[in-house]
Amino acid sequence: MIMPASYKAFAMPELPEVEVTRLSFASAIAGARILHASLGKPLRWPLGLEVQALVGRQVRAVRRRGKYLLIDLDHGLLLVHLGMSGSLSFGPAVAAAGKHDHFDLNTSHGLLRLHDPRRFGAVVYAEDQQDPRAVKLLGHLGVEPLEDGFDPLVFFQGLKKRQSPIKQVLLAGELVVGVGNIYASEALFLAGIRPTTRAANISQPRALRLHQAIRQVLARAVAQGGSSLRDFSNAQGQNGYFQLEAMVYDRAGEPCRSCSGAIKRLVQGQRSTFYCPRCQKP
DNA sequence: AGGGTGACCTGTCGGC
DNA sequence: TGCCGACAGGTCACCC
Repeated sequence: MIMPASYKAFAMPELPEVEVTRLSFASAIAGARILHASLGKPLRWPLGLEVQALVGRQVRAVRRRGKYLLIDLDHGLLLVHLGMSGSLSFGPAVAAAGKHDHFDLNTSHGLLRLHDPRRFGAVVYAEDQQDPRAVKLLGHLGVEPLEDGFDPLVFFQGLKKRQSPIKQVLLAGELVVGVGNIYASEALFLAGIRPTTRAANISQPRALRLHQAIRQVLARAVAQGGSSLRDFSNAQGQNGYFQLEAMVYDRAGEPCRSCSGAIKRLVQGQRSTFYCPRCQKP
């Protein structure tokens, strides 16, 4: 895989954006030695280790679990979450840290930098994945939607036990991880299911359709993120590539791309939800 | 135990 | 132009 010398990852951190970010620097940073590390303003949680203690360690690999990136070191690992506004860049260390750059990992292969204006993101150190600090963040997470473990029937059975609206069950991430506010609306549109429908009331055929829709919408976004990344030499690529073809997200009042009826917005759990009343049945 | 709410923090946008 | 409220891609801690 050919990587541009320097790039900025997308700041729209649902699973696809996190995965695209991972793919963009994982191979480039593998094997790098940490030369210097520094923190800016406090993030959501403390690192849990004197930051200088990272110096001299080696980066082995970068994995992803849900919306967390796991940076494996030769000793311990870093759990990186992008929160609502975080993005990672990796490349030659050109500029000094800016106002919203809150974590720098300067390595023999380049500088990994976390930029996060709202600071809902985090970098947490753990000795291993059994470390209580890692378990607290990862332990309750549901299955990975793009892996074989995401079984349609198990998904259906999980839905049957939940009384909450399906939109909120998806966002909770306990059945399946990685579906954020945008893709939850999009997947429910594809499946023709009203976001307010109680999860337990969804029939098996509709649950299977939703299972497919989740995979489809996430896989497509990863693929498109990847293709956007290729010509990332112009920084324009940062603009929300997914929204160019969102079916419902952020389209309140606009015509449904399928039936031309007006897209509606509602609020569930203090988050915006968008749906087509005609195409999506309760 | 599941389900609902508040909290964290900064930036941007629209209305008056 | 300035001020103010609403809203933004997440999720944990806390209540009942």
